[in-house]
Amino acid sequence: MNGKIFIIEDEASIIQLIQHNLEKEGFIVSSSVNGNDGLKELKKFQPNLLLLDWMLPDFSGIEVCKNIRKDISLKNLPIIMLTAKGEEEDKIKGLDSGVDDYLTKPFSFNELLARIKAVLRRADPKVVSDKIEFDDLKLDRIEKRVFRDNKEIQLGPTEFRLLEFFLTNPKRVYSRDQILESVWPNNINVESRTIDVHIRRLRQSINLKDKKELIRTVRSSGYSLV
Amino acid sequence: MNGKIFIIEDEASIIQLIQHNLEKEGFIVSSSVNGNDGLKELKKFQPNLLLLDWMLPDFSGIEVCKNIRKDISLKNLPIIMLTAKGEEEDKIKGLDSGVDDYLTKPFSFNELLARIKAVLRRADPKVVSDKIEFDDLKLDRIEKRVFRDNKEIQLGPTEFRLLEFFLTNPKRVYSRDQILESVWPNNINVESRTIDVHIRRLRQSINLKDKKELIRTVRSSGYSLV
DNA sequence: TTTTATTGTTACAGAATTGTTACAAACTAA
DNA sequence: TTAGTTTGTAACAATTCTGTAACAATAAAA
Repeated sequence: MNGKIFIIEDEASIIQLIQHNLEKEGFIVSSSVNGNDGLKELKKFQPNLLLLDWMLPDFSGIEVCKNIRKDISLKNLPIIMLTAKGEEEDKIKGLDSGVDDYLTKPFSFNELLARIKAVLRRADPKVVSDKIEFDDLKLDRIEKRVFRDNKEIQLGPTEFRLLEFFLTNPKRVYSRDQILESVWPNNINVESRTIDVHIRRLRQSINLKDKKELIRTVRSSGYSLV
Repeated sequence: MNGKIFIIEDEASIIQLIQHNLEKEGFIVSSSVNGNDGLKELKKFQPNLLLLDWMLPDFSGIEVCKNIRKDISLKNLPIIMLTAKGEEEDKIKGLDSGVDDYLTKPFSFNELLARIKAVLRRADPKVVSDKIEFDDLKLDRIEKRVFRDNKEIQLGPTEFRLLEFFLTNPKRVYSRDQILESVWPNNINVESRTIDVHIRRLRQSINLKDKKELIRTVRSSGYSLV
C-alpha cells in the first residue's frame, strides 16, 4: 500500500480516469464530486493526500483548502490542486491558499504521479499517518485512543487534541497563544491560564508511576512535549 | 527572517535576478555556479531550501540531487529544480530523483516564490528551525532550546535572551549599556551591575566540566562570547 | 428528565526567576 | 607594594509565573 488518496473533482470522468490509474499504482482511492459533503467523507476516509479541483459545484477549492488548513486533524494533509486555471495569478492564489502543489489541466497522469510521490516523500509521516508515536506514548487518530506503556488512557476531547497537537512536533516549545490557536476552535475566547489547567489534566492522565514526566514547562514561554 | 536559500545555477544572470528578488522578500541567499564546489559551500551555508539547475558545468542537477539525498545531514533539504527541460519524461525524471518541486524555464518569479513558500510550509520544521551555533553551543530560536556539546541546557528567560544576543555577534565585546538596551525590555531601569549577576548565572548554566569558558570578561569594557 | 462528564474560571499556594546589595577577589597603575 | 578600580559571588527579598483545587457552567449520556 502506497497510501490513501482522496479526490474532490467536478468532472466525474476525470475522477474515474485518475482513480483507475492510481489504483493500478497501488493506492487506495476514494472520491467525491461535491466539495461540501466531500469534506465529511474525506474525514472519514483519512487520506494521506488530497487531489482537489479548483472548480466545485458548491464553492471553490480555495475555500475547501482554507477550511482544511484551519482544522487541526486535517491541517497537515498534503493537497495537490488540479485546475484548468493556468494564469500566473491563479497559480499564486492557489499555492498561497495552502496547497502543496498545483497542476494545470490537461496534465499527464505520469507527471501527476511523480508529483504525488514528491509530495508524499516530503510529508511528515508522523502527521499523515493514523498513529502518532513518541517515546512509549501512542495516539490513534482514527480510533481516538491513547496508550502509554501499552496501557490505555482515557482522555477528554480537549486533552486528546492537546496531546495530538504536541505530538505533531515533540520537543518544540509552544506559547500559550500558539496552543490556543491550534487546539481550540477558531474565534473562541478562553483565558490563557485555562491552558495551564488542561496541561495539568493531561499530565495527570498520561503520567504513570515510575515513568518520566512527558510535558515540560518552559517558564515564561510555554510547554513542550519533553 | 524567512529562511536561507542556496542557488546552484549555470547562468550567473539568472542567479543574480533570483537572488535580488528573494532578498527583497526577506530571504538570506547564497549561490554558486558550480555543482561540485557548490556542495561544499552549501553545507557551510546551511540553507533551508535549495534551488537547483538541471544543467551544471560539471555534472547534472540530477546527480547533485541524488548525492544530497544520500547525505545524512542534507537528506531532508527541500529542493526545487529549475530547468529548461520541459518534456514530460524530463519532469518525471527530475521529480523522481528526489526534488520537491520542478519548475520549467522561463518561469515567473512570483510563481517561484509561491512554490518556495509552499515547499517551506511543508518542510519539517526541524529542518527549517532557526539555529545559531558557535563552537559546541547551539541555540534554537524556534524550538527555544539550548545545547552544549549536544547536552541540553535549561535556561531562564533572561539568560536565554542574553545568550541569544551574544550569539548574534560572537567575539564582539558589548558594554553593559549595550547589553541592557538589547536584552532587557525597553524603558526598564536596572542597575548595570545586575548584568554581572546574569552573566554569572549564564556562565554557571552553560559551563561544562572540561570545557572552556565561553564568556569572556573584558575589564572596564564589558563581555563577549569568547 | 436526571445523571454524568467535560469545560472554563478563579483564588491561593508554591516555585522559579529577578534585581539588589554587601563583601570578597582580581586586576591596574603608580 | 599599595590604593583604587572593577568584577565575582552569595544571600536575600521582591516579583513574576505556574500548579492545584474547588466551583459553577455547560454539554453529553442515560
